[in-house]
Amino acid sequence: MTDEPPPVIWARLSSQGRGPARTLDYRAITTAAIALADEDGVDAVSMRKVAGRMDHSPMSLYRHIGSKEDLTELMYDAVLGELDLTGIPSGSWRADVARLAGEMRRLHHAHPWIVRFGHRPSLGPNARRFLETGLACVDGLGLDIDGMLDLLSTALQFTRGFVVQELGEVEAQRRTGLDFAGYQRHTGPFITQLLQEGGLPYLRRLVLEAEDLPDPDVVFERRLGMVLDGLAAGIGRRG
Amino acid sequence: MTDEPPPVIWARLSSQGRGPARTLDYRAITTAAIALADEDGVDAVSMRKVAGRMDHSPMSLYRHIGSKEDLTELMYDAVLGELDLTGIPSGSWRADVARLAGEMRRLHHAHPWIVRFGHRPSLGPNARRFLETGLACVDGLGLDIDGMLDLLSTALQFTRGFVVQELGEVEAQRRTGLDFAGYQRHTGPFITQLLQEGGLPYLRRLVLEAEDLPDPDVVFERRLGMVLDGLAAGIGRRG
DNA sequence: TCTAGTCGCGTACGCTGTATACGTCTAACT
DNA sequence: AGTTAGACGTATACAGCGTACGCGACTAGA
Repeated sequence: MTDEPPPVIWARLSSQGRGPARTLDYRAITTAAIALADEDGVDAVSMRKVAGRMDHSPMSLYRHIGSKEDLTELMYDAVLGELDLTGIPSGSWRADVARLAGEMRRLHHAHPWIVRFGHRPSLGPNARRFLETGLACVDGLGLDIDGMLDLLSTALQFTRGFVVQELGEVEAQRRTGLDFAGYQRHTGPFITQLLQEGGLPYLRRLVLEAEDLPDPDVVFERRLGMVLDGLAAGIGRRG
Repeated sequence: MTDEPPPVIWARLSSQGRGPARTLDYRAITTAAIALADEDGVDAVSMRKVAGRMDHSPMSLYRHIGSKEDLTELMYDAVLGELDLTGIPSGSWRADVARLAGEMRRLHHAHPWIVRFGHRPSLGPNARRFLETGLACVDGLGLDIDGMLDLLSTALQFTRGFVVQELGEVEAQRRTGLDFAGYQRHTGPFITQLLQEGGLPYLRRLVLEAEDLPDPDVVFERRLGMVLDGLAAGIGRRG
């Protein structure tokens, strides 16, 4: 009888046994928590508030999920289910990987809070589906499984980094309750002061020469395109 | 007299005026908080524990920093100061960007908690230094400032995404208190069960065919190399 | 019919960030 | 030189958090 840690959450989701009929289950809890996070931000997700939204007591949730950390994993996998993977693999690995990356980015915009939760490796049903579809897109190119993983992961890791930065700015605005103009008014004086002090030639060039309001979609597609170029070259060399 | 939000934290760091001599300052607080995060994990960083480590009362910290959120920003910028940027720019943009990416990755391994804090855009002194050095590395290639930013950001965004995933696994092990073998014993039965159920051909191939314990340094360098290939092609086209 | 085990919940504990009010100290002003 | 405005560190307090524990109500399997 070793003191094992509890098994992976996905193996622990119980089904109805004896006892009173359930008025609650982990799916409903997850849905409520996601709605709360979407509406009021991730910091508003507390066991008490989630329970309150379902007209239940806080402790009732613990009959269905082991901990708040489990709940975040359920939330993450649940939103992965919103990925639209229809029509892929299509036969063109490059188009498919771009689709996957775009879908991932879209998902982060729909649920900005996942950048705070998605650090953990996940084995949920939707993560599994995503992995299967993703690897199917890069199959048949003459690569072994490690090469396929390189292709897919590199594109998605770039996407993740891009989105983290993108949402960092969005969230900073949301938290301070400012729109973009207000945010600029907020940081502007400080940047002006920095530039007057000198010694920051590239910050100066950024302020003076950089495109004013670059379309983030365009920037993403452009950079993703460069990443995919590099991956394509890698296939030629290894495949 | 509009009700402005407080200015950027970096413009708010006070200097000694009248009143008793200080026994505390934001630098010392930041150092203590970083030590705490390094030793006991990011969740152990509380105002009370940071204060306790310095033999002060919790509220004394608020004379020097505005909020805990400010403290995290100070912590993030402080560790950016540990980046070793000597010898760059060296003249080879590709070597330099690879160095920057490697340094960033090294920093995340030294302070894994920064993946939880580094979402915000930062204007601290070390972030400024990093930006200046980074853009200097991609100057002189015939690119405008937006092209330079594409080059640098794409590589660093990939790095960030890579490291987030890498550390997600490390942290998952740390939290559960398991080493890699224990972690495999933890998830193994569930994965076995999934494979027996069938329908996950690529997960099966990953388990059966993928390299067992790939050296993460090698994987990182390989993928970063592909990204840099793509960026190089982009220079040829635009520069 | 009995009972083991699940259901939802009330209470309680230790922790968190931080608002507020306090006496103390000192640089700057009269 | 005397006064004072304001920064210093701190004690107290409050609302909110995750969740351990124990309760009566309920019901599927023995």
